[in-house]
Amino acid sequence: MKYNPSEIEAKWQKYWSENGTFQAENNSDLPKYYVLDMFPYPSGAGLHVGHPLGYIASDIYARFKRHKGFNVLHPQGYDSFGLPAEQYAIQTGQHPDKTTKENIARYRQQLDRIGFSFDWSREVRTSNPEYYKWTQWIFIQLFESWFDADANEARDIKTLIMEFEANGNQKVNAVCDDNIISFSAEDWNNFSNEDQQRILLQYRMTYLAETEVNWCPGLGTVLANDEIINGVSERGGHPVLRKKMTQWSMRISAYAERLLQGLKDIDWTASLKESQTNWIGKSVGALVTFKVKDSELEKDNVDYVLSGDETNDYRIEVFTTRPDTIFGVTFMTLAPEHDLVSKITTPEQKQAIEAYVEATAKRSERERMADVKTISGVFTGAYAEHPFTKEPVPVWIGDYVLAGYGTGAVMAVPCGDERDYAFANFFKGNEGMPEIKNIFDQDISENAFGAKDGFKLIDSDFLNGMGYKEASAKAIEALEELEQGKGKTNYRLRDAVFSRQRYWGEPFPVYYVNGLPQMIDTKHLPIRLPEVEKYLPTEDGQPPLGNAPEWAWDVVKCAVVNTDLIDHETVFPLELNTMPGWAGSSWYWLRYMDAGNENEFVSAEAQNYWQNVDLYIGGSEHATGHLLYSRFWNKFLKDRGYVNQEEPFKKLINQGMILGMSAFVYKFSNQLAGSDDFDFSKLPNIFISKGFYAKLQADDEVATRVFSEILNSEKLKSYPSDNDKFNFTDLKSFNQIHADVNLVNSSDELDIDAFKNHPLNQHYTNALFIGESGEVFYEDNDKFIVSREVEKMSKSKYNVVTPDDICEEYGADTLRLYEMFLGPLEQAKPWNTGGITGVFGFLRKLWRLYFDESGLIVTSNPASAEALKTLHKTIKKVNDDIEDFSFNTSVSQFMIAVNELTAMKCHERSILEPLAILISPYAPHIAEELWEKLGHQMSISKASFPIFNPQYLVESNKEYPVSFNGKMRFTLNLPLDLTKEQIQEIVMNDERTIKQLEGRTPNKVIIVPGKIINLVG
RNA sequence: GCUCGGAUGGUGAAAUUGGUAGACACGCUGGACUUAAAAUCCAGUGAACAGCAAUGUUCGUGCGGGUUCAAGUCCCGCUCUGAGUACCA
Repeated sequence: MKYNPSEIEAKWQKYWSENGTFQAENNSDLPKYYVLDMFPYPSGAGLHVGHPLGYIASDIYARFKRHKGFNVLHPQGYDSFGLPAEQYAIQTGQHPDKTTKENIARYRQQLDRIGFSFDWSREVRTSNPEYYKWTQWIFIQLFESWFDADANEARDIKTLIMEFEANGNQKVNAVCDDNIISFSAEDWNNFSNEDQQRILLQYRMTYLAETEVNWCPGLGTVLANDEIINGVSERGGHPVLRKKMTQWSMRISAYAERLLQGLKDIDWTASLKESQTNWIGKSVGALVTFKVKDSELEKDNVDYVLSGDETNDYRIEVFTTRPDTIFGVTFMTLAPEHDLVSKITTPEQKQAIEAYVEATAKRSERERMADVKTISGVFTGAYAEHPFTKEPVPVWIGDYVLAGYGTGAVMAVPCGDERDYAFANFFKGNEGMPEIKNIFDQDISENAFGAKDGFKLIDSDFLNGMGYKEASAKAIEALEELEQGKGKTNYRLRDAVFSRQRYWGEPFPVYYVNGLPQMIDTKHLPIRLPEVEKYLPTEDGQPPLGNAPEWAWDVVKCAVVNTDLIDHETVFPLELNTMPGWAGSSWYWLRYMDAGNENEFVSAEAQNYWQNVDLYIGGSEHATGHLLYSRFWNKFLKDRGYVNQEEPFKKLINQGMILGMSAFVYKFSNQLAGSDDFDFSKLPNIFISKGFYAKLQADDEVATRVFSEILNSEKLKSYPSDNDKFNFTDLKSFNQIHADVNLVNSSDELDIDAFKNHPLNQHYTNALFIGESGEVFYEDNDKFIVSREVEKMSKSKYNVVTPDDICEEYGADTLRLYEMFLGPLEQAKPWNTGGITGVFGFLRKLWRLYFDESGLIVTSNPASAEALKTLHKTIKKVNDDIEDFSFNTSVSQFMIAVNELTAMKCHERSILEPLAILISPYAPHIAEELWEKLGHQMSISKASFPIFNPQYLVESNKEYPVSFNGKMRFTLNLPLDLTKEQIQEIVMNDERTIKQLEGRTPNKVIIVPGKIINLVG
């Protein structure tokens, strides 16, 4: 019987599917284990071999845990809202839902073929109304909550309303908008309903506010910070501008500290934790208030109620991490967008300031980032007053100060900060730029002194002689006494914009009455995405949902109705934005626990049993997006009592990217090799191989000779013969162009005929090819070698290898083993199909332990000690490797075991049965087949993992390496129970030792029993 | 710039506690089978030098130092490289 992967794989995939083999139980006495993959966005390109890497690893782990007696939840689904389907809709008019469903069907087919043990009965799709119903529901819960900073948790908004009704907001310590007015209980009760709603909106966990957003004109939408890479959009690479818009935001900043602290309790990689720590960006320091001097400027604009400031003087609040340097303040800088800029600027400076503010606003994020080195700013003409010395401090604006961080204003201490130092030196001698104050006992003539230790403060009044820590505490204390400052911890983490001006996303369950958002009652969910004719923004710049005819809320009928019926009495406009891509993925692991539940997003029982994800495998690119938002929502849901775990993902592993091995040929560049005397465009396309290209670059003679041959050849007779004008020195102009990797064999040889006939290469039919030898035109006995380069796997680079091709040729088990065998899971590595024959050969060798040509050859004879040793060595190694996620080394161990057992001619059931179980997480199809043929009725996936018995590995002897001065010279087989003295005696009398020593006596003899012998001297 | 990884044969890699560097594969070379090729099987394969050979000697884990009987592994100082992040006060 021969190993026939295509037959047995199809058989077992069918069996698993029909028998629901991998369906997890929600009521089980077994311990639970939850293994999750980051669910894919179903793109039109389908899967390439890089995509299943993490799925294979998690599948091995899930199957291993089942063998170990766990009730394993290993689900899969689709993150099916997203931009590409919408872009395709814009281009072709095809509904994104249709595109998405087609792509999913393809994905499912590809995934099924690899033999994953997914519980498909729990599949989720974020774009399904049955799913996004609950995304909308969570949004409403966020709206109905506020963050109590004292309790450090989110609470029902009703508790806040009760507090307002009883005591106003004086005692409320909430994470909320800035500039909240202060009111009493009486004030609150006298406010109109609308005013009350407006105030509450400033407290809600999700709130509507005019914020400065990242506007991407190319995509026609706003983007979150994590969707922007190097100042351009992550998708499409379009420029991003700053713009003020009214948007929904998520108050993730409220959870900054808990998101930071929670990292301590989860088993994630250091680099991932590092990314999140940096993204959260905690800094401890102080808020310091500077009064603006002579502020007898216009004060008419001040809104009394809103400012809550009876004195009416302008104050600039700054955040600093170095309150100890307060006496070094030389000037102040405000962000150009700062509210006070227009108010404090003197008439003389007005024009310059306005010009600068306008110029900054026009610059895109990218431009601003591109010239970080350019220093710019303008003096406002105003002065603030130093809190202690009362001396005037000039106030500048400059775009190195970011409006979005801290208070958007800094106290500049050039002696201790590089940027302030550079700014001060740049504007040295200008009006409003005093001499740098140095308050360190250090030299600052060249650079600022930025360190927090190694100095003593001078010229700092009551702080003199102190260091950073002591002086900071003293300074804060003194500022508090003056009521001009306090200790403050700041976070870089900004609230996340939650609105997108897109069609293909979750609609908000929100309608507007007098411009104020109202939640639709949860019993009417889901609010389904309406049909539109065009997926583009409307002509007046509204999001695509502005095109929907049926998109108004009738509060009487409690139904979505036609927009023509909007009367602002019973029918109101619905929100036109949709939710961002991360909405649906921020809670999906909870839905898998109870995917079919129509009454709750997850039942308490299901959540209680499954708790949270034990093992999560996915890409590191989600470090500051999905993984942070998911933790945020999970914490929020916990605060509101819907889940009982603080963290969603206990252990997380990032699989490395599988890269493509692009193949290149060198194509003669007819355009580049321009010559007035010879028309190169008359030549056919000429391709040369890697080796010949190298020769050509090195030697002019070669070029001359070969190209004369070309020009004089029979094949070119039809070309005009102005050969004498040919300038051979131009012949080195070649472009590297991609060749399809599927046309290249494992020795990097290009299949010329296939290349000529490639559907994309039809214009190369008459091309000339020059192979390695370079002596002649391409002939059958010559080789055409391509050059290789590692690049990201992508269609446009013709380097995509699909799992389907591999399964077709070798089978899924080979694919699974080979992907694991490539190297450590977390490491990025190039794909090279060449090596796959090794694991394929291994599986056939494994098969031959069980079968010969005529059938099963397994015996019930007792196993030899040797075979038992091999088996138990393998049990131990594979068990430990899986637990350490070192899958590559256990594949090696399988090979070693099979090689050894083959050499022993071992066909004993007592060895081969456990061996089949060991290998079944990796190569489940062949394992099932072997198991069945061994006479078992039940799927091997339910079999217990073999138990390691160390007794079989006990050795009586050890092959000792004997070293002289640390260099191994020979080995010596000795019993392990010898004492050091006995070993020494044997070693010293060994003739090889005597020969090595040449009569010398060693100074020292190191003997580590069971390890090594080393003679020194 | 800062942060975190990485660097081992022709290639992917292994060496989990400091203890025989290169397991396991790919590739390559030679051989068997075959009319031939493919497939399969067997043997060899870090480099240099010496030897007909068995074998021996030296070098060898990015570079330079150090600790140790012993370093791919630990310490100090660099180089290159990948990823993330970027005026965060």
